[in-house]
Amino acid sequence: MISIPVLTLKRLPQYLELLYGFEQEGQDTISATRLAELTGVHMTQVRKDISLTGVVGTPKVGHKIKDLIESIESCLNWKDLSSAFLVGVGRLGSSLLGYSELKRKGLNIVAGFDSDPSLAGTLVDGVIVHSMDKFANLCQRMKVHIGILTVPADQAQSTAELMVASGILAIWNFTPTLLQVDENIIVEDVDMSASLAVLSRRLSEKYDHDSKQISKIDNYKNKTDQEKQ
Amino acid sequence: MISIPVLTLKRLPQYLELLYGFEQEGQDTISATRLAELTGVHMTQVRKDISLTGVVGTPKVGHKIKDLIESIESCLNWKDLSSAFLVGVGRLGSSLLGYSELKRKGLNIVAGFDSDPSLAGTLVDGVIVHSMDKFANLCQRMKVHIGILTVPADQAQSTAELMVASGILAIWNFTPTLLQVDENIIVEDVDMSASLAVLSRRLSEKYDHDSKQISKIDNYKNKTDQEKQ
DNA sequence: GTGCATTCGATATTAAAATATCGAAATACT
DNA sequence: AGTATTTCGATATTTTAATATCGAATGCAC
Repeated sequence: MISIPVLTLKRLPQYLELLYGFEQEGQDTISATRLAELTGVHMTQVRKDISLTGVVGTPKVGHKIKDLIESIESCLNWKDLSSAFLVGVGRLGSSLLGYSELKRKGLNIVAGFDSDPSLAGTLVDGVIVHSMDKFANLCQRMKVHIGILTVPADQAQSTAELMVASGILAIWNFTPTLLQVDENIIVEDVDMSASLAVLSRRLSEKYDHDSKQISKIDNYKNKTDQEKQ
Repeated sequence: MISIPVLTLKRLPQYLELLYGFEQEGQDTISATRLAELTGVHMTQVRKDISLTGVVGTPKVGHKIKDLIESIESCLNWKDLSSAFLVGVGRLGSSLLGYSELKRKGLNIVAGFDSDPSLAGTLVDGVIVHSMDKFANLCQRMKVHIGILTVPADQAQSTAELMVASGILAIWNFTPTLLQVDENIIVEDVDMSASLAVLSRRLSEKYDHDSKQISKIDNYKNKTDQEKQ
């Protein structure tokens, strides 16, 4: 199985999102050119990305939306459900348990786990919550290989170690902690801090505020508003 | 102000996370070499990243941890607080309201907004929640320029438009929707789908399952376990 | 103090990603 | 039917990011 570049993988769900919309609107085909316009990705890049999923289009027409969806979904292995355990049923954790879109993206959270014993046995959005000491056993018995990590930062590393010891092969890490695990464990960070870093810096770069941020930004805003008129 | 590459910006919070840890342990200095070991980033890359923040180290010793933290934080503009409004006080939204770490990352959520009128006037983690119709007015009066978008997907685009019309300059977007807004509005996506896409694909690539996923993975697991012994 | 090991930081090389170019195929228009 | 236009998809170029190399500076051991 060929290795698809990370950056391509990260763009594929963007295309999918648009394609679902077009499908609902009853559209039948879409061109890479149009996808490029809507995503801001260069059109040759869109073509490359699409060709990596293995689908072919027809000149002058574009791609059949159904085929494209099918191709991207199967490329991402979103067509059949993988079971996952979620550890840390706080607000972030439980918002994931209630996020039904995950099932459309190949992820089936079959149980939650939390160190708070009062949660044990309860249902959160229809998902059973167990105490932590059940994790290893259930993980092996149910052959679950994906772990979702939504615990507080100070428990992240130890929980990750428990996961790996229990047979988890891939960790979807929502904590800011840099996990130190065996190198053939797949760790994928949902890195809020990274995203915030980009936002903060871009804002600084654009409005170049040294001390009186707000007023400078407001001046800028007024100026550009005037220019528009 | 120089433009720092996105990929560097995304690595900086990782370094910070480690540095906070070292600081607490009472360490005084750290080498780029050591940071490279811990993050998996190449050591010359770490040096480049660090030099972009404008700090200099001393040969044989490394960098003073205090200086490095200071330098990265000010580079990301995390040293002084920026006010932000959050729209969509669901579980994801309220988990952000309760996430005190954001203040350490320069972000001060001063109010929440929700279309559910029963939430108006309530406090969530000490943050006041308003009804949506107050947004534009408060945004202008309080000169808030950062909007956090945690609404359901079908309200994402319209909410973003309201934000922009109200004077928001940067949107931190937690929805899977590709926002279509004026090009000089900064949009930064926290892209869960992108991250899941990478995880799913990497898992597929590694265990190359065509039909009987689980058993194949388990076979692989057993095999590698045996190899280790 | 002198030599040695370590680390910085600048420059050079390599690798990868993004963009541009171009021919071929398919449809629509004349 | 023939031509023009759009779009695909392959190849080539450019740009950017990652890695390697190397000299200089610093501290430590002797």
